[in-house]
Amino acid sequence: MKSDLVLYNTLSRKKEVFKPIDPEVIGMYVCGPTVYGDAHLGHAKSYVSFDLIYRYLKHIFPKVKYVQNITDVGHLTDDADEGDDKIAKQSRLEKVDPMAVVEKYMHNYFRDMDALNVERASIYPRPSGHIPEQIEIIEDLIKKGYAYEVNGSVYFDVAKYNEKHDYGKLSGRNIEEMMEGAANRSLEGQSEKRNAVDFALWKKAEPTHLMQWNSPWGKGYPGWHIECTVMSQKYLGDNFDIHGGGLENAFPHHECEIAQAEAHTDKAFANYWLHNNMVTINGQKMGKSLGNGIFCHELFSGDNFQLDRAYSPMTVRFFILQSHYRSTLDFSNEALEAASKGLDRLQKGVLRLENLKASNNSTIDVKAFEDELYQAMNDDFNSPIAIAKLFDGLKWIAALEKGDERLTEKDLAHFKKTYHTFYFDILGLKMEKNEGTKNEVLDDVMQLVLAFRKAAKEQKDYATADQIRDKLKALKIAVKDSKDGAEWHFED
RNA sequence: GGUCGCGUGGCCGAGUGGUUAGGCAGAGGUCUGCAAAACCUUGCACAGCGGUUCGAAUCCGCUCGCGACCUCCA
Repeated sequence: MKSDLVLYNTLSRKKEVFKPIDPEVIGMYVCGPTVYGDAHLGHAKSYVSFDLIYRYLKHIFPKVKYVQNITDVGHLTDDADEGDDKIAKQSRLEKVDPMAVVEKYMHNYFRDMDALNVERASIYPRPSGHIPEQIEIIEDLIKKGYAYEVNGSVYFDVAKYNEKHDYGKLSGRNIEEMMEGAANRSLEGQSEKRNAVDFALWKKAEPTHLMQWNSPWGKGYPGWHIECTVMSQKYLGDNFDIHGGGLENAFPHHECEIAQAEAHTDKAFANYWLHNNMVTINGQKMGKSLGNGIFCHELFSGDNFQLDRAYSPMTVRFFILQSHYRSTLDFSNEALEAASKGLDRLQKGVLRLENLKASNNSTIDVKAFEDELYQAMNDDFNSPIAIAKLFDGLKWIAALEKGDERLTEKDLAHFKKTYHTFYFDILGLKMEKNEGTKNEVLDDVMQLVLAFRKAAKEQKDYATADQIRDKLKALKIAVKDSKDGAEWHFED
């Protein structure tokens, strides 16, 4: 059951049965963030998605080595600020060293990911710490004739590579068409390159460039594809299981990674390529130029003009997991609100599980329930289906409480374990009761207040009882009556 | 312009050649002094137009709409 994992491989554009190189240790590399700004909703979707994948792989296989880079070497901005890289630009803006920019936003990234209950990867390598390794591979590529130096910069010779390999196999591109297209398009650009489709392995640095290193070709800095090739192979080997990243990076970034790696080793690079889709906001794409970006910390605080209120990290995580990682996810307050309420109900169900009593026979097929959950996850990590199954199970929890359904002690334990495994371990959800400021003294005081209210109710003094409840509500404390007496909790 | 993907009910979002996705909201009900919660029941769908088929929302074509990538470059 657990071994029939099927995943969608961008390389083949099909779902394939996952066959690990070594079932004892799975290797996975995922392109991480460039840390020049805070993590936004798009990062949240991406890294929650790969966290789900990581958690499920860890659940199935003995060990998973998960490597995620933290890009700290500047790369050019996408806003037509030619020649200025993102980190350097932010560095000038903040008037601090580039590495201070990196340090600050890297910590913010971890802070936000921790809040989302994203588990830490095994290794977070940084390109700036792997300059010698990058230079080494570039030298090897030059030696093998796949790269050439011009004027202090080094470029990858795509046409040469394509003679014996298939450039474009990941993104479904055809090199001839690309060369034609390039010829018809920009006449300007890098005249240093032999061919428009070639890409930089090493760039000569202007004296004003903030980040630069010595190399056999003079002062410069690495191209933006080589870091991932180098670091994935260094920590996972020449050939490894899974490489993940955002769909928008499939071309050219991932395509170039493959070219560099396979030219260097003449072996297959990653066996499976997984790409997650993006976030839209009210049906529109999220983008700096549109001014509709939302940072994670803004979601958690509600401090953004597009947000009606704050949404807890678990609400955001649950919202993301309710759609498939390969689908686009449309953000709206309505959708977040729905996720918040749904998660609340599911969470209460998981808590209610604890009070169920065993019977001497079972009327529910727990094994079938468990199998359905595994089937969902085995089908390319289909968390929306798994979540739907957990909601279906809620009906049983209610029926078990009423005695309309029964479970033996053994089956009940199995049922609980199944819920816990999927809810906590695989989906990575955690209880998020707003109890941060609850403490024993306050609880004692509340018991006192509730005792007075109970006395008022017994004397049918509902005006007083309701007043107590209303005043407490104003203090963000909700009181709920039930058969077993009154309960209280903080409101969001 | 080129390559690729998507378009599901009020909202979000799975899935499939013929059978209930699920959540939220809505409607009705149980419970309750009231409220809340919980539980039960329930309405609403597959962008448009053609084609293949006994049968398509699911396959094919076209149209419209949306998105990613196509330049040095996370």
